Amino acid sequence: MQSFVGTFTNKLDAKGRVSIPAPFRGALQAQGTEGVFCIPALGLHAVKGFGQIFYAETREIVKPHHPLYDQKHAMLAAAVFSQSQHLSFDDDGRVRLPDDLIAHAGIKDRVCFAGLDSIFEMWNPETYAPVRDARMQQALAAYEASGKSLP
Amino acid sequence: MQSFVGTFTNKLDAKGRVSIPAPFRGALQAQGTEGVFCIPALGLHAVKGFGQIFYAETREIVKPHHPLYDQKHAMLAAAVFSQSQHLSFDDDGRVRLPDDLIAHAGIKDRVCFAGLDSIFEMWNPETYAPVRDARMQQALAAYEASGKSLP
DNA sequence: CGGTTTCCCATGCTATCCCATGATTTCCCG
DNA sequence: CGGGAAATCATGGGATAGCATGGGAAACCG
Repeated sequence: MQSFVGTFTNKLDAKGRVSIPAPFRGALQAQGTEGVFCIPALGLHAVKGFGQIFYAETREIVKPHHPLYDQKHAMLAAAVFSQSQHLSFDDDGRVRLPDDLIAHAGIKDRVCFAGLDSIFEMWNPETYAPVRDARMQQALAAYEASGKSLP
Repeated sequence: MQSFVGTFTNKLDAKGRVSIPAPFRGALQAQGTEGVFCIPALGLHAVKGFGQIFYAETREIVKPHHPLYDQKHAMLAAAVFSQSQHLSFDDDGRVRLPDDLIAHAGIKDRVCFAGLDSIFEMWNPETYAPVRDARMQQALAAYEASGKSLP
């Protein structure tokens, strides 16, 4: 299983460590990813996490542009690769969540992991609750509007 | 991990030395590169850094052209190889950043390293901030136009 | 011989490794 | 089917190693 499924909430300890849920860790390993890539979510107080597969897809987008002679390369690559951070696991499957990501997501002592198939999100559970409800509302509305089926 | 991911800011000391961020050093080593190659960025007040992999790719581009009888050889090779500098690490993972590169990037006392997968950039942090913001703006639009979205 | 550069050591901070614990689940065998 | 053993997992804390940084002494070069 290379995808991220389910929702889990783990503790952030005094050293800024958090256990990546075992299923997600398994998915990352299945992708051939050492550790995990994290990036602040645009326009959301959340952190997005992903592995080798999404990384490789992004690399394909950037690849046609020459790193030295095409400004588009830097533009496309900077948005993903320089904003991302590569975190590695300790022997117990934890990562040290960098302070800037903790701050961006407004995380205090607990981290909520939400699997979204190809990537996952990390939230402060309190911040996430209303967001999750709103997303479900939207999905429901779309379902009703399209004659009881989601596209 | 042979790629450059993340953003790091280190100090340039009085002797013109700067620590290459440990993850980048690891990537260079994984590429089999002794030290690091640096070249002033075209049209940007920045320095681009890279290792063996990008070096080899560039060599492949130049290869079809004969060194003596094809003018393109000199043009391509000059643009990359003659402009580049090979810097080696001291025992603590630092390099002496040559004065012309420091001047080109307008670096004062701090160096910001931005990973772009196959290469990385070195900036004066103050110069980089607005550039980074502009790139994020443009990239957001570009990724949306391509149907792919940022994570 | 001045100005570099290169090597080496010292330091404080942080991340990493390692071990221990308890709770839960899975597994195996009677 | 049941019950105990073993494995998995999240969590905590102490010890160790790595990293960025500063500075001094030896080697190098014009």
